[in-house]
Order: sequence, then structure tokens, then C-alpha cells
Amino acid sequence: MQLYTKRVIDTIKNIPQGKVMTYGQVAEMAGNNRGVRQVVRILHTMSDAYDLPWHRLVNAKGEISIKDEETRDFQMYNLQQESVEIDDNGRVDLKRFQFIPPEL
DNA sequence: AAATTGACGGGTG
DNA sequence: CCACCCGCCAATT
Repeated sequence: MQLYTKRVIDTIKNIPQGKVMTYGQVAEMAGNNRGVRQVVRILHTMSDAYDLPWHRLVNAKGEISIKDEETRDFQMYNLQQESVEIDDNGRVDLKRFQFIPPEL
């Protein structure tokens, strides 16, 4: 597996409880803002194996991006358990809940 | 070895 | 705000 992929996994694992990150932000932290698609792919294939808190990922608009209803509900449930608020449109207020990693 | 796959993002109209 | 287009990366098939 490539370094980039590892960094993506690390980045996701480092998202603290009660906060969320966008897919693009993860790609950026991992060193390649253009590798968003790969982030998505990782979630599909490796989220179980690497025990990733995938529920802390939302798209750039702050929406929960899962299509499958059950999985989406599961994500919302988990977020709410961490006191992340979700509005009627299934959106999270990024201003309040987005995790901004310490740069260094 | 080539094609496919994805839970995306930014720009445009 | 919505709809569409196209660029992008690497694990899998």
C-alpha cells in the first residue's frame, strides 16, 4: 500500500470524537488535495479492516454523503452520540464541528 | 496490463 | 440554490 493511503488512514483515525472532517480535507492533510477519490475508495474497502471512524467524514457542504439509508442512519446516530448536531437536511454546521488539525 | 470503481470537489451557467 | 462537467488517484477486478 502506498504512503499516501497510509497517511489518509492515519488522518482519519486522528479525527477526535465530536468533530468531523470533509473528504477533501482529509486528502489535503494526507498530502494530496487531489486524491479525494482515493479517500472515498479507502472508506469503501478498508474502513472495517483498519477500524476507521468513517462516520466523522462528511462532504464539503457538511452533508452526510452516504446513499444507503441504513448506513446513513447509522452514521447520523453515531455523530449524535458524540453530540455533533445534524439539521433537518442532514447537514452538520462545519463552522462548529469541523476538526481543524494543528498544523505542524 | 487495462479498465473500473467510488461515501468528492470546484468551477460554471 | 441546483444541475452538470471534468479532473483525479490507486486498490481491485
